[in-house]
Amino acid sequence: MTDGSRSFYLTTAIDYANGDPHLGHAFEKIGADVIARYHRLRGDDVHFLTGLDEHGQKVAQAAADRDVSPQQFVDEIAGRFLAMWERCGISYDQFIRTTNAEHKRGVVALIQRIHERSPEDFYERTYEGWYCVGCELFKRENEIVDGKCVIHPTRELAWTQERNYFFRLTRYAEFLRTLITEHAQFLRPESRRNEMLALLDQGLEDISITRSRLTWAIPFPIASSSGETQGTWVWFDALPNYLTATGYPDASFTDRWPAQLHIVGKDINRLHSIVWPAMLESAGLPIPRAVWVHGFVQLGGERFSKSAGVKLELSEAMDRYGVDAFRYFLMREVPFDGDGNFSWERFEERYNADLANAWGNLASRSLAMVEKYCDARVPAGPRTSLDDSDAIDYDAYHAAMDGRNGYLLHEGLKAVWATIARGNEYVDRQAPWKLAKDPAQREALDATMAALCRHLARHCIVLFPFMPGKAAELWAALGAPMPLADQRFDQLASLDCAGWKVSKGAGLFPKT
RNA sequence: GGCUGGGUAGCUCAGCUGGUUAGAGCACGGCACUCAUAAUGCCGGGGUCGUGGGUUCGAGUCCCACCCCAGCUACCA
Repeated sequence: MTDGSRSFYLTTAIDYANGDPHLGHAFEKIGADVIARYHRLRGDDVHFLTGLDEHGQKVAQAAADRDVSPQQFVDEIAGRFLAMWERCGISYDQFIRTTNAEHKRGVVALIQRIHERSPEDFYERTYEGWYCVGCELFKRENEIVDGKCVIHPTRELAWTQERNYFFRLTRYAEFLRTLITEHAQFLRPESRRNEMLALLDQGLEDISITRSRLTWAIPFPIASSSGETQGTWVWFDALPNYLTATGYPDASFTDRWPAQLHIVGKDINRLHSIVWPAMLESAGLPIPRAVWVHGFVQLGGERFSKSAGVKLELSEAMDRYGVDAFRYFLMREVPFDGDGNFSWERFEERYNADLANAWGNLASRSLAMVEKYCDARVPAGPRTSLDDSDAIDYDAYHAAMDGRNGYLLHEGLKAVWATIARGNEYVDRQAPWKLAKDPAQREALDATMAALCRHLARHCIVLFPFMPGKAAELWAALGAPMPLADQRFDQLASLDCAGWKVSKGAGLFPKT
């Protein structure tokens, strides 16, 4: 709530286009969307990037299995991701696909820039090992049982040599240690930072960055000694999307770069806090300001797996109680700095207790009384104890949401629900239905109803990032004359609903 | 195997540098109220704080051992 038009460029991981969007993808995108919307309400100039990672052997294989071209295949997948994010209310500003021409151009430019600025960072080396034709991958020892690949036990492994380009990651060990230790906000939560420091203690290895058999990829732009053109391996193909999305190498890329925040899952922490900063440093480009590592949503206590049938149809899940309830549940139930679990039992508990009974009913009873006792017109009234106590909880809300202590979105919601509980207590203590019976109490009645309407109007604003649909619904029911999305947090304290014409309408969260 | 974090009410969790009768939300029981989506408010039952030792006037909170769970231990992304 400080500097007004600060630019805030945030990204999610780009999802791998070998299957449909699932709960894990949705969790991350919804979390990022909440942060993006939160920053818009602060008045920041937000640019929210998400997208799809469309290259690689698995995609090519999946396309071949369905007898379509890789491009056709990823086009279909991209359509399904876009439709899903539409459904989830993900307010991205840009959707990048690694098969876009602009992305490929940017990747080539980045590689060439490193080649020119840090020529010793790319070098060729021959790698040899057991190669599984089924997987089209070199297998590590722990993946080999009885001399066969565990995934393709009927095929023989071939001892194969391959000459690839490598990136001299080892050169950046001290740079990375300094980055991670001296900039406490760069990598969080702390547990994830410690893991990466442990990795650095253990010592880095250079990483291979090309593959000879990889055809569905960006051709690596530097010629190999054998004259063969190899495919660019995932690190240099996918990670640069955050940079290429800004238009890099066009000079205007600095308008947006460096990113303020990369939101990634714990499985790709290493790529974002070790490999990616080293690549940028090698290229002499600015490093992103922060990486936030979230955990996973489990389903009924297990990780989803197609084979075990542990999965959740996202659109069915949203059909059941609506998108906003779905977003609320995920953000409230799963701590954004750790793992959590999705179960319908918990969902129903929270839907009833938090949404229908606590918030929905508070709105319902308040609006009904404004209609009944105030002729549907919000009266004017002075600041009350309810306004005062809200202010304290909203300090906690911002502390959880604005990144100063990380992105503890679940705690942001917890703080808002503390105000909601207090709202219901306030109604019972004031008992407007009693005040309404005594004309001498008119002023007290008006003050109570005015306070409750301000209280609800504030909920619309602070909950808009989480439940944009329901927040707008209540905002409309309160009769607010201006658009909800134009509201700013710094106006919260002075928000006054006097004169608004309320219309109760249907309940926000009907009981089923 | 190594490293890190954790095991506290039926469920999900909070308990900072050790100190009065161990807390919250949900679920459960009783009472009140009637504005409201049979919603809300108030009160209450419920825990040998993973196990066994130890330090201390005093330990959920420190030390040791053990058991269990999760994460990390780099080229699928």
